Amino acid sequence: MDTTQERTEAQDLPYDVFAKACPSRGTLEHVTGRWGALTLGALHEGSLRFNELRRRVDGVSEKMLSQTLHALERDGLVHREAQPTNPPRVDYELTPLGREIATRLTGLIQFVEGRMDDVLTARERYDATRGAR
Amino acid sequence: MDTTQERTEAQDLPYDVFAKACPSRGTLEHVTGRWGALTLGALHEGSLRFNELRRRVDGVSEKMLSQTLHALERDGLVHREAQPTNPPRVDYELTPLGREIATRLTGLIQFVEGRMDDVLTARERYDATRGAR
DNA sequence: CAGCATCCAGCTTGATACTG
DNA sequence: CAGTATCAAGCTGGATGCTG
Repeated sequence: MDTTQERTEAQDLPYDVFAKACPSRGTLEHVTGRWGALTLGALHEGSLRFNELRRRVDGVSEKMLSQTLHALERDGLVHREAQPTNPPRVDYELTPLGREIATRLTGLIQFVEGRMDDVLTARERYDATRGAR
Repeated sequence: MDTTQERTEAQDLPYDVFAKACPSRGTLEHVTGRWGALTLGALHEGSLRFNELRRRVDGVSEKMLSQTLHALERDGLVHREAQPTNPPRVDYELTPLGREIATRLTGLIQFVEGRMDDVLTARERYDATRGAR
């Protein structure tokens, strides 16, 4: 697939998100994607059932939540605990790895939330200068 | 702009990404989105010109890079420095706020890269169990 | 309750062509 | 070099209906 040899020294680093074909880019997207980030953030506060999660992550559809959960479970970040009762009860919780990632992620999220005033101010200035034309 | 008074004690944090309408969700997506995250990561190492950035972020199209840079500049995370020379030269660099965000982001990226073996192992196990059916 | 299957509107994206 | 404009295609994601 790669016919060029320009990347001969990139092998020192096993994974590099900047490389198009690196699997870490996919995982990073699962983690940081719109619903992935919010799902991990929600589960960081404690385990939740499917519909609890759905309510917590405002705006997510059943389909997207299901899809997101599968991706995160497959990557080993979320554990799915199903009880064969009736009605069924399924709890989702973070794995140790998922918890570490979620910790960093929520740190980022809270930081961004805390600086939103700056962001909004910057936007106004930008729009006043260029957007207005 | 806020005429209600229910916010007086409702919160410690004025912005909440979990709320669908919160502007922080949009900014978080600019930051963590596929191209936003990689662009911030690339600029975290130093200022770059447009085409340098394009080469660094493997796979980004001209259009997407342009669009991403506009969003990040508007949010006050990236500064655009244009010199009216011929040929033109434009440098992009992080603002102080952008630098703080990029630091957290690259921390997350590097952590994920460092744990990719675990992720890949988890995937194999998942696929062997469920994906194979 | 906890999902999966299907359909399809529309937004995102990439390719291409053009400008300053 | 550093972009903008345009257009087609494809993927994302929402709505709906159904199962265990």
